[in-house]
Amino acid sequence: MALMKAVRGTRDLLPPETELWNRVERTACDVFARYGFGEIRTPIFEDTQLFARGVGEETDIVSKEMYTWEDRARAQSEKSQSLTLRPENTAGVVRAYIEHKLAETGLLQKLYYIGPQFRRERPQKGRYRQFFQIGAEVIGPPSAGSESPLRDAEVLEMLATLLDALGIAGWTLELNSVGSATDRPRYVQALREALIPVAASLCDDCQRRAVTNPLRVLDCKVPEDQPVIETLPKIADFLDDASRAHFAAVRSALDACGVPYHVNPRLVRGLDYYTRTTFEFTHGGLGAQNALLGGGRYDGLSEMLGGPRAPGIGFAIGADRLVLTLQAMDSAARGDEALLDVYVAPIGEAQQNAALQLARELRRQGLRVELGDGSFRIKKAFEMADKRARSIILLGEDELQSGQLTVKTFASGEQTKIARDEIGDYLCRAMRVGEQN
RNA sequence: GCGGCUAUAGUUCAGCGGCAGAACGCCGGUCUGUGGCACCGGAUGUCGUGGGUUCGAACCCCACUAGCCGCCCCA
Repeated sequence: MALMKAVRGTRDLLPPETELWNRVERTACDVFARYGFGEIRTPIFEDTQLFARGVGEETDIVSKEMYTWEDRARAQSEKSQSLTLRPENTAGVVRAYIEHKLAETGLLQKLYYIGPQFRRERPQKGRYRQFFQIGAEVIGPPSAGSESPLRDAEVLEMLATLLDALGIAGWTLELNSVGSATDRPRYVQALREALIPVAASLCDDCQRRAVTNPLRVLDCKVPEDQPVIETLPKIADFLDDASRAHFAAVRSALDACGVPYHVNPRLVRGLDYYTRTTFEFTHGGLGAQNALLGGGRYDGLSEMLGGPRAPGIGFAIGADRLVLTLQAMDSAARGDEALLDVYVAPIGEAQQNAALQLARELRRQGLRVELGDGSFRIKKAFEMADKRARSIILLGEDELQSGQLTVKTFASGEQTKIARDEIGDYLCRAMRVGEQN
């Protein structure tokens, strides 16, 4: 049988990389908790219709990037059902909001999630077929303040706080408003018309986009095209009064709390449900996948899914990209953290049980302990210990008889004998001092 | 889904038609209760997979698979 491998676009995450993942997730949970968010866990697959209606039938995600299968009927009374691995989590959260009648609480719901999502795209760096998102949604009845621009600003401020807490330096917040559900189609139509007379002067890609997806012309990076693009209609001119006021209020709130942002009139998100505020936090060094996270407001999504009016705003962080960015920045910084506190080395198999017992006591004191093997020769025990831990306890025949254990700290090379009963306290102290250096 | 580049030891890579290599890592020894440093020795492997050309293929050709870069799209 051929060697089994993780399927295309999926991968294993192993130590020590998983340590970084844990740090990212822990930091996110801590920050979210300070803003009153609670965790939600929705199923990894849903009825296909949820995504078709929520994300948009015509989007690339739904039309060609979903893992969809027919879950066949197993009994006469059962109907087969089209199921899909979730390509994003907002639709699932809103479905749960409706299903559990959370609107009836009258409260603003602040929910965050962490988990895998699935899209059948061509894999690249920072783009996988199973990828991980950390996201959050603020959603509720208008009477709870869910429509307020203050919610938008608070979410953006929280994200700035999170990226800073993780030590991501040099992020940029790109901000725009795509207007109401009726503003955007009007704009797309105007854009399409404005492109007709000028398309011929644009690059090949843009000539194609002008027809298939005029909004993407705005993303064009070809320098020669920029003067023409500048002359195209701006979405800002198509916002109704309410959307215009909302956007102004978001900006003013961000100004007031000192979160820097860049208004990018070309930032137009691809999912159908977005209204008004849209945003993206970007970072260089990710190549073509420069977006660390993206999100926006979705005032009509609940109703699109058959629920009550429940405006909301949310975001999804590409955890894979966040980790890549941290790895690129951190590469030299880590190393010692992976080391355990102490390696307990029984010398001779007769000492093994005593060693396990000692390791158990030390671990109960909170020390990180690796246990050797009595069959190892002394030299080998030291070599193993030096690779895995910051110190070694030698547990040989002499030590067992005298009750005085040999302890050596690698960083200093210092070696002493310590009474067995005091060894835990001694190590706790020694490791704390070591950490400060 | 489309285009380009790539695939050789555990890892990073050299070799580009004539014996499968280096560095690091790994194992052993110098050193029988002492790691790191040094020195000595050892094992690495379907050269991504399958086919073709050739006296002879890691090397040239084709297909497939996977990774990377870009397009589409998106976190």
